[in-house]
Amino acid sequence: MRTEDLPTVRALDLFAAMSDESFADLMQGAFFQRFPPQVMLIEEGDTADFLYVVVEGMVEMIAQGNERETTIAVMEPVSTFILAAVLRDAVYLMSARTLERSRLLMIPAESIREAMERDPAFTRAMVRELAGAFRGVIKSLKSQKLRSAVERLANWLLVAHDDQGANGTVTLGIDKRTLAALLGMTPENLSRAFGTLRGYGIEVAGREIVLSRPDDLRGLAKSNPLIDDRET
Amino acid sequence: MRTEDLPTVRALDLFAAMSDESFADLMQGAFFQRFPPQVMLIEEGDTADFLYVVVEGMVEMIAQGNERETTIAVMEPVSTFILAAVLRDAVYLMSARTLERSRLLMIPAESIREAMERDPAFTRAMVRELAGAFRGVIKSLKSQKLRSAVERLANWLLVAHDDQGANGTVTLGIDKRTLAALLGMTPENLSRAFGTLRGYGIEVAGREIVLSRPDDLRGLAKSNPLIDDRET
DNA sequence: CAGATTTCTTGATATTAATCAATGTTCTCC
DNA sequence: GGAGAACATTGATTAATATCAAGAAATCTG
Repeated sequence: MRTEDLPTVRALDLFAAMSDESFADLMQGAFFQRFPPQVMLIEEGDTADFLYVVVEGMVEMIAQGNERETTIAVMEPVSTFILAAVLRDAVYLMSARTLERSRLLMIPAESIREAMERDPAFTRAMVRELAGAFRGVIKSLKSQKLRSAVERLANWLLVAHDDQGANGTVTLGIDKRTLAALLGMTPENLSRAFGTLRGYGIEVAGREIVLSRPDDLRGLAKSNPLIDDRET
Repeated sequence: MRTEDLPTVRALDLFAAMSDESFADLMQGAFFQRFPPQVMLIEEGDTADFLYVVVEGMVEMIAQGNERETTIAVMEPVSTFILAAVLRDAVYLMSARTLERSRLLMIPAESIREAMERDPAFTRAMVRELAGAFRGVIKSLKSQKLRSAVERLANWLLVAHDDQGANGTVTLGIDKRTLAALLGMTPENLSRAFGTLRGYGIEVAGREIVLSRPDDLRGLAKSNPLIDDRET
C-alpha cells in the first residue's frame, strides 16, 4: 500500500486524535484503490464492509427509489463516507459512484469498530464527525423543504462563490445533471433556474459562472446560516 | 427532582451502557420540567445549553426559513433531541415546541460533554445513537426527494399501521396540519392526498383512519425498507 | 350549552416543477 | 479533425403542489 497519503488521512479530524498505535492498527487491514470514473463503489442495501476515504477524485452519494435516483451529496478529498452504516453494522442507505478517476482508502468496517473499542479519543472524534454529518443532512432537508428550486440554486452558487474566493466567478466541479440532482430538480429545470438568475447578474458559459451582482443574488437567495454555513 | 422516571431514562440505549457512577454524575445537574402545550422550548440559532429527553408528552422539531416553517420530526417518549448541537457545542439548527402537555428531562450540555470524556461506554453509545439519527434524516431526505406527496402519505400510513398493531386502523397522534408539515406539504394538500387514497381503501373520520385494503395501499406506496424501516 | 375559535375540507386558480420532444453544444476518441 | 455520444438548452405541454377564499366540522371556553 502506498503510504505517502497516510499523513493526509491521519490529519483528518476523525483520525487526528488517535494514538499512533491505534492508527497503525487501523491501517493494518486498509488499502488504497484506484477507480475509473462512473464506477459504482457500493449499492444501497449492501452490508457495510468498508469505510471509504476519498483521497483523490470525487464520489457521488446517490439514493434510489421509484425508478429514479437523486444525489444526496458529493464527496471531495479528503473526506470519509458511509460512516454511519459502518458504525451500526447495517446496510448502506446510499449508493456511491465515482464522478471522476478517484483514489480511495478502504478501511475494513471491523477495524473501525475495533478501534472504537480500544481508543476513546477515536470514539470521541467519531461522535464529533457524526454530529457534524447529522447537522449537514438536516441542512439539506431544510433547504429541500423550505426553498424553491431557484432559491436552492442561488444559495448553492453563493456558497460555492465563497469557497472559491468570492472573486465574482464560480467554476462548476460537477456536471449540470449532477448539480440538478443534488439540488433536487431536473436538468431542464436547472437550465431554467439559471435563466431566471440571469435577471440577478448570473451569466453561464459552460462550467464557468459569472456572478456580476452578488448582492442582487443574495437578495433573492435569502441565505440562512442555519442552512448554508458549513459545519466547522 | 422526581426520580421515579429515572429508570426509564436509564434504560434508553444512550444511557444503558454507562457506569452507575457516570450516570449519577450526569443526573447531578439534570432536572425534570413540565411544559404546557405549544411552548417553544428552544429556538433555532440558540446555543445548545441542554440535552432534552422527552419523558411524557410530545415535542415537535421545527425548521424555519423563508417566512415558513416545516416539521422535521415529532419526538415521543422516551427519546432525546438536539443531541448533535450539544455535542458540537453549536447553535441549534431546529426549534422545538411541545405539541401537548409534556414532561422533559433537561441535562446540561456541559455534563454530557464531561461524561463523554470520562466514560468510553457512554461515548460508544453516543456514536450508535448519532449514527442512527443520521440514518433517520437520510431516510427523510430520500422520501422527500424521491416521492410524491401522496406516496409519502401512503407510506407514513403503512408505517403507523404497523406500529399500531396492523389491525386495519390508524389513530393520528398529531393533528393534520402537523402531519402535513412533517410530510412536506400544505394542509390543503394533505386533505386532497387523503382524498386520492380513498380509491385505495382509506377512510378518514377525524383522527381515525381505516385501511380497508392495505394491500392496495402497498401497491401504490411502493414501500422501501431503505426509507421506511425504523433504525433498530 | 352557546358562542367563539381553531382546524379541516373543498373549490377555483396560480405557481412551480416535471415530462416530452427537438435541437444545439460539448466532449471523446480514433 | 470529424463522427458519434453524451450533455445541455429551449419550447410546448402536462402534472403536481401551493395559494386564496369560503364554508363545514370540531374544539375550546366561559
